[in-house]
Amino acid sequence: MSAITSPLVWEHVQPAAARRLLTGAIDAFAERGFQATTTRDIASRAGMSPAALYVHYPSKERLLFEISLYGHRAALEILSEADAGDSPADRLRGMVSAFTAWHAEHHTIARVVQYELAALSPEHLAEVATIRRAISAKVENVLGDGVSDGTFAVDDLHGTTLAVLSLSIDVARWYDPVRRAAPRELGQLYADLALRMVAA
Amino acid sequence: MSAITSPLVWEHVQPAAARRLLTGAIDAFAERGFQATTTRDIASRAGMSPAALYVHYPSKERLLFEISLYGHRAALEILSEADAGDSPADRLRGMVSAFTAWHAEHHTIARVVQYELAALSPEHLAEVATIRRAISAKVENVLGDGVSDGTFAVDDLHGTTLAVLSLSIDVARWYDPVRRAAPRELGQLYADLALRMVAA
DNA sequence: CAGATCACTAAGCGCTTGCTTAGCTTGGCC
DNA sequence: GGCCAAGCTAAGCAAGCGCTTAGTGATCTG
Repeated sequence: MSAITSPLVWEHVQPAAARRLLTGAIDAFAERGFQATTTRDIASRAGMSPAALYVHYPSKERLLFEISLYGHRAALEILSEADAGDSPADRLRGMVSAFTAWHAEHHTIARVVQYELAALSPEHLAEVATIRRAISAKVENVLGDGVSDGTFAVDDLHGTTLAVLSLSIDVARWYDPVRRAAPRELGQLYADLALRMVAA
Repeated sequence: MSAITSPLVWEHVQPAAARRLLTGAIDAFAERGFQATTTRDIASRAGMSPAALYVHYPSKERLLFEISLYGHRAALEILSEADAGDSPADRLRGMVSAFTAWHAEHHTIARVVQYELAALSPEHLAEVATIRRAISAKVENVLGDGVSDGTFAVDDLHGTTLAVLSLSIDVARWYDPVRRAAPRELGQLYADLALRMVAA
């Protein structure tokens, strides 16, 4: 049922047992949600007894936070790397394409990032919220630049920013790797749609 | 914290106690999610003891199903009523506008409809899924009609349908009645964006 | 090679969960 | 006035929850 999260991306998490717990938790949280996932389920996915989880993480919520924080940082990084090009149009195309493809490719992590915020503690939520604001700001800046140089025509800058983000984010909700197109092609389609949304 | 769901829309649910349980459950599910909501919480929102819930509903899941089914039917109805006008452009504008405004106005029910599908039993999920397919089909038909008469230029019909739906659906995730614009204005903005996405 | 440390398990604690049971009150009806 | 169904509550049950404790074996360190 679940596409097991590739452990390759998580090599910085040491020791290996902690990494197995983390990737197991990602799959479980994405599949059933944080609240419906038991520590026994996470531990058994990592091939351990329930108590072993607490050797590496102080609580189930902390495991969620670690995943959410890493996921948010990865998403922001993807967006920043894609923010390259001479024109606002090129930059927007690159950003929407990369951000959408990331939500498809890593739809398990993305689901945790986008839909499990309410399960975070207030302090952890605040930390993650600053990254979310940076993500929105990145998109809003490109749109603003495009409006300034006349290539984009946008009435409601903040509202349109939200709409562009929605396009990519909602991919995490419905994406099914078995049935749907390749992440890259989806990214290109969505980049095209986003450009048409704002083009002058 | 929660905007209490208007009981006016639910007058067909009898007796009043059953209605109070239903609207209480909507607010609770929207706020914390189905799994994190306890039957004690729902009952206390309705001003009753936990056991009273089972006089009116056989299980917590059944309460969710009733909400989800009614919500899906309402969403489809909104979309069908808005599917009026001479041109595909007018029809799409009306549908996206109404569908978006509904997700903002009724963002509590919409959250349950869009994000709690996994908590439904297989049989109940199947029943709700047929309505979801009808909703997608409605949008895909308008886009198809627009392509046929040359007013729309759409490469990937199915992918673009998903994107148009994502725009409206994702509103339920972020919409905050205190901070954001009126549902109607949001609907008009999004209808405009959707049209630009597909216009020839 | 003793002692400490790390990674782990078996067992289980206190608590909460969805739901049940037994019994009470109320209002309508013959 | 006796009866009954509808709608409710107090109490509680079995199961499962997050997390802790006590102890074990392997590995590293002086």
